[in-house]
Amino acid sequence: MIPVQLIKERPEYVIDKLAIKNFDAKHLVEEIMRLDDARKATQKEMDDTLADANRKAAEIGKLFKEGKTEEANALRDATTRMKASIKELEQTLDNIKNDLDKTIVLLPNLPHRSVPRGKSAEDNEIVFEEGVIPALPDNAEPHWDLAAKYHIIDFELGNKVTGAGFPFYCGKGARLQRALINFFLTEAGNAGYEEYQPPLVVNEESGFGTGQLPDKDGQMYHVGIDNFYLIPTAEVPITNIYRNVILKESDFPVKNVAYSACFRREAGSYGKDVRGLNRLHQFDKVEIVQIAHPESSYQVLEEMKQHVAGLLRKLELPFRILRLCGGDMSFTSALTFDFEVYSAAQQRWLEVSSVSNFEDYQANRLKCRFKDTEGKNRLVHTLNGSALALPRIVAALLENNQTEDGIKIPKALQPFTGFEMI
RNA sequence: GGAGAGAUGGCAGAGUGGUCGAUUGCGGCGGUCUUGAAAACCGUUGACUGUAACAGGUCCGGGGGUUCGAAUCCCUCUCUCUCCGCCA
Repeated sequence: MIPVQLIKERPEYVIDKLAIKNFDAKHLVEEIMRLDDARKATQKEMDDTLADANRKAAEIGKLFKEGKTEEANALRDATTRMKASIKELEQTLDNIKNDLDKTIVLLPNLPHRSVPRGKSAEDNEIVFEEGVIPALPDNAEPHWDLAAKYHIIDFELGNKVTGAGFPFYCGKGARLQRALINFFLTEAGNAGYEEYQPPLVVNEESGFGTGQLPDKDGQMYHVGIDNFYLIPTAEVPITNIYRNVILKESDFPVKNVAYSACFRREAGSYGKDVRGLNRLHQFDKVEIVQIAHPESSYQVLEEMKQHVAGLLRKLELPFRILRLCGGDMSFTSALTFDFEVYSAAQQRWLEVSSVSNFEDYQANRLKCRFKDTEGKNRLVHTLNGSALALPRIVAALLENNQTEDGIKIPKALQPFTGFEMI
């Protein structure tokens, strides 16, 4: 959430910035300012009343000790009457705070100044492109056919045992998964990331912490009996490590990496775009997360971008980087770069990574702060990115590297797979 | 899953209704001594919020209640430990 302070100090700026995301914030901003004024006034009144009551209670204690029972009793009657109004003020304050919270989360994050205006994915800006798109023979096959031909991914078996979007990986397919995970984790470790293996289910509080709840409730699998949610990404448990935490400046940079299975209901997306590995309910992903000092978060974003580019380079996949436009960015992001690899048989670009700086938007919700050199608590900046998500990487590897003799494994991956061809 | 015990400041550990936001020890910080360090000694040291600064407010696992007044009494939830059961 956007800090209230910023909204109150620069309401016009907030409204202008959100217009880039095609969001009309005028009424919400006015409402937030009104609610915060009311909050402050009520808080002040309650604090003053409490101060008075505290003083009187101490006085009563003293009078009883001195044996002045009559005076004490009189004062006690007076304070008894204060209780009702304190209770009422408390209730009012709670209501105002709730309204304020509910309203402020409706505002998306402000976009960074480099974010282009735009309505949809077509307006995204291609900022980088690298690699050669392989020329495949006419009889080149899409990955779902290759998967069946070499029996490395079994979608039908998944349908039988669980349902659509939960494939089995078999034989060399399974080993390829394990190799990719290991490769990505090893690369991240070499780049200074601390490895975590997080829980795959989280509680409600963590869901709120990273913003999946309440809006995306329907997109997560829910374990009703214990009120747990299956994580849609390792970002959720890893970022929630820092919920209600005050870091020291010397803790920066916090660099974490985690592999996890990810679970997404993907309600409402069907059709040819979701065929094969293009969209699954369960998939594997290695996620990098950084907690950064506000002054250096954009350097960190660049560093993360380079890390992801390095991975794709080593996998010898043609890729491009897009700067998302205001209309295509997520609600919580300030600046997002998408990575797409070219899947030669499908003849389309597939999104394999999304690297974002959330600035203090997530931190404000998480209450993750650091003590600066003057001893003041300030919000940290949070960043994360996929490094990388497996299914579409596998799709591109299968399609781009298909030959008459089988599928070639890129050199960098061979030490992890233990084989050169499928 | 059953029975019992517990949760207090960075850590350890007192505190069972009225100057308790909390004794004390360790740790941290500052100082004396020392060429320097250690030891010893002296001083200092919880967090959040709030204010221009003071003041004020909140916090003894979370939530609720009793009371003029709660770390302390009651209810409830969560977690930890011990014993039993089950078990990768």
